[in-house]
Amino acid sequence: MPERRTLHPPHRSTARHGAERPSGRGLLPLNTPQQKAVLRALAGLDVFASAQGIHRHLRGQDAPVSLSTVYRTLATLEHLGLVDAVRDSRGEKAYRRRDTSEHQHYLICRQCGYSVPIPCEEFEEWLAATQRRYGFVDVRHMLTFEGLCRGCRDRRAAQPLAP
Amino acid sequence: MPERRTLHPPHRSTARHGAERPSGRGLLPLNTPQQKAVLRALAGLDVFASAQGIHRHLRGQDAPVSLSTVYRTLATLEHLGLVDAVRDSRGEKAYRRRDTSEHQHYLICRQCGYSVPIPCEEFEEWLAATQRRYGFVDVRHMLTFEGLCRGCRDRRAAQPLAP
DNA sequence: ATAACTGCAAAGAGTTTGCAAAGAC
DNA sequence: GTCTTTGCAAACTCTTTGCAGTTAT
Repeated sequence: MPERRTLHPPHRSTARHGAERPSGRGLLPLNTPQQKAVLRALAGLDVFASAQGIHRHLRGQDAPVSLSTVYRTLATLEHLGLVDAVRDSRGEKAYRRRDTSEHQHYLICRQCGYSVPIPCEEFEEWLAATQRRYGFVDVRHMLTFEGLCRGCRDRRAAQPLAP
Repeated sequence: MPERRTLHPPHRSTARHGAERPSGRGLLPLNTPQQKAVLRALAGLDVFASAQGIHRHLRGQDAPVSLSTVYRTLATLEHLGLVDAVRDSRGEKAYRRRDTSEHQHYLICRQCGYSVPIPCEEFEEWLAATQRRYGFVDVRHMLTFEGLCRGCRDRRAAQPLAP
């Protein structure tokens, strides 16, 4: 009954983050035109964007990049810890550039995608205490918030009955 | 750039299910052999199981149930609030029976699926304060923890280098 | 009979992969 | 010339849907 669903391929991918990073060059440069296009799409964007979305976006621009390249680049970025990834409610993975080298959480606007990183010390403390209390170890967590940012809330208030 | 990824199809499909729940009877009985099989698979199980997993499980038992029926039943259960659903890191949806009528969070073992509901008042308070602070409204959150339960931790300690 | 439910097979959506062609050093 | 990256198409996985046959009332 314990219902073993296929184990994630041993997470080596995400796990190795910092790890052996600093070695002169690994998979790094990340400087092909396509990779740069993806980086550019993400840069300075306070928005979680999906691979498909970035692909569509770039297609509309000067620089179309193949979908697989977008996926591959995002995977690399995630492994390097340069972006944060979440799963939205539809199961699509969405990415956003990461500024700090620390673990981060965000408040995300479900209307426009705007996101703001939030300080979580308090939360992390609570979490540490909790996992200790239940005898769990090596706990990874995911925390996502979806709401309406001030802008979208006001906009919505403006046009009352619009769908 | 705001990158609008497809809004969830207004859930009408799924929506047709419960909607006006409390009315004497809606779609409820939930008493066909197949539905009962799914309920039975979930009952008393402190484990998050996926649709595919439940389907596999039932196939191994007396009562094979078609995959679509499992999906449909789980969707109904979710709408009725009788199960909680999470997305695992692979993007698969996993379900677990819900005991309370309240919003719940769980500590989930990534090895065996065992889960324990955790009291979150403290967390919810922090959350309320935070969303207020950033001017967000109507915030829904998702919080998942994946770790190793005591049992799996011990088991792992026992066979040191096993993959 | 009528309304609801099941199973199957086909269709969707997101993501991954094999491979040959193109590009970088 | 060798190693890496790209793009395309095919393959996969999870999930949803159309439809005809079945079941229960």
